[in-house]
This record gives sequence, C-alpha cells and structure tokens, in this order.
Amino acid sequence: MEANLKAEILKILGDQTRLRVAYLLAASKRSLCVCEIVDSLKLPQYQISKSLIMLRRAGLVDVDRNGTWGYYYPKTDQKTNTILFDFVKEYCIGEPFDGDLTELSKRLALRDGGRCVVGFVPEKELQKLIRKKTAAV
Amino acid sequence: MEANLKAEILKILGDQTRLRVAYLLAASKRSLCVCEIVDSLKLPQYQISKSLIMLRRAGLVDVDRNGTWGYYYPKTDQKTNTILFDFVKEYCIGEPFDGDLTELSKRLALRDGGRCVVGFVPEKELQKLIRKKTAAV
DNA sequence: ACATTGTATGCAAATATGAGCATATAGACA
DNA sequence: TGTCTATATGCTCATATTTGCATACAATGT
Repeated sequence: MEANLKAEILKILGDQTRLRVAYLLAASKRSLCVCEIVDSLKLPQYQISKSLIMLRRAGLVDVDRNGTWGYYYPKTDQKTNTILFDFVKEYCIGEPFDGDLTELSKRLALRDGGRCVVGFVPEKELQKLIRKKTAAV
Repeated sequence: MEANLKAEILKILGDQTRLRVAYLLAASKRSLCVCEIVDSLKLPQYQISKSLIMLRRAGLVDVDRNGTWGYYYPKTDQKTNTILFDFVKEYCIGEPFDGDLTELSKRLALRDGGRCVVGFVPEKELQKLIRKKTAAV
C-alpha cells in the first residue's frame, strides 16, 4: 500500500502502459476520464484501470468520482511528485507519447461543459462524433 | 541489449540497489571504482557488479578499465540521459542516498593521485587508513 | 425491476526478476 | 609459475509480475 521508497515509485513507471498513462496525465493539464485514457492509448480497458490503480497506490495520482465516471489527475501535494511529473513530461518524447497526446486531444473535443459525456468510442465513430459536435456549435 | 524504450530504462532504475548506484554516479561528479561503490553502499560485491552491468546494458553508464580496476561513469552523450541523471539527483533525497554519499566521500579520501589504490576496505579499517593517510600528508 | 454502461477486480498460467553463492577471469606482482 | 586481488558471471530457487479473461459492482435510465 505504502510505496514510499523512491525505487518502488520508479518501478511503477517502469512499465510501458503505466508510463504512457502517467505521461498523459502529466502532459495534459487536466483530470482525465478513464474512458478517455482508454481511447487515447487504444488498449484494453482493464489494462488502463489496473495501471491507474497502481499509480494511485503509489501515491502518484488520485481520482474524483462523478457517478460511474472517474477522473484521474496527478497528485502534486508532495514536492517529489512534482519533480517526478516534470521529469516525465520532459523525458517522454517521441512515440508513443506524442501519438497518445494527439489521440487525447481528439477525444477531449467530445467533452461537453468540460465533462466527459461519452464512454468508449471506437476509432471510426470518433470522427463522426467530432463532426456532429462541431456542426452543432 | 538495446533498451531504448523509456519504460525499460525506468524499470532498471526501479530497483533499490541500482537506483543507489545510479545516484552515487550522478551525484558525485567523477568516475567511481567498483570497490568504492561496494564500500559506499555496503552491499555484496556481486550485487554492485550486476547492477552496474545492467545500468551499462541500458546505456546509462559506461566504464573505463585500468587493469583490474573498473571506473564507471554516467553516459551523458544523449540528452535523455542528462535529463534522467538530473532528475535522479534531484529526486533521490534523504536516506539511503545521503548516507551513501557520505560513505563515498570517506572512501574517496583514500585515493592517491585521483586513483583508487585500495580494494575492499571493511568499515573498521577505513578509519585507520584515513588517519594514516592524512598523517602522511 | 431490468438492462445498460463505466469501471474495478479476482483468478490462473506464463514469464520475469532478485538474492545468494560459488566460481571464473584476468591483471599485478612475488 | 603461483598467488593475490578486482571484477564478472553462471546457476538455482523463491518470489514477483504480467496478461488476458470473465465477471463483479455501482450508477443511470427505461
């Protein structure tokens, strides 16, 4: 539960999926809904869920729940976490991190009033929904 | 051999021993002899050796050999490595990192002409040797 | 009540990792 | 040649981790 050792924290980030999730949270300056992360990384939902839980147990992120939706964000109450996230943002350049951010920005375009209002959206439908939404505006 | 994935690198640092070794190399601005690292961390020689080899395979450190002595140093030819070592220096505060640095500075006092001239030195003998050396100067 | 949806989690098999010890190698030197 | 000494490495066992799947749970809407 309490993984306060620095090495334990780095071990958590020493996994491709968890690092991508951490990067997404660090780089996008907002809380992200689980389904948004799933769509951005295009990985099975349970992998994202498990990754988020491990990041949370390590004290790196926290969650705001809104009904069934869960919004995760980086915890910056400790200085070491700030150092860590700054590092992740700077260190994780190139793929797959850039692509993940691109996908995320597309997904974020579907938000309504700053809130995630759709669940899992397959690639194909994403374009349609974005068009519909921008037309509505 | 080629662990260029960012997560793989972080996984290497996600181990207490390897992180301590990496910190020692990052924080002391010089090449360190294997036996100096062994004495500083007070861990079995094979653990240090294995840790150094893994750090080397990950492209984080390199070694200069001088007879049987091996001097390891952080590789800073890639920008990402520089970012990484700067992070490690900043992130690894408190124990055991501080203590390791203290032990190292004691061990470095035994150097002669900037070179390591003694092998493994048990705690007790260290004090004697240091006294002898400072008296000789 | 029921179905749907977003999210979390238990389980089992495959795989990876770390600790410890013994030993190998190789250079220095008597 | 033989013996130290510094460092590297092979092997085994215990343990940890990952992966994928199925399913649980909880909130929402009909």
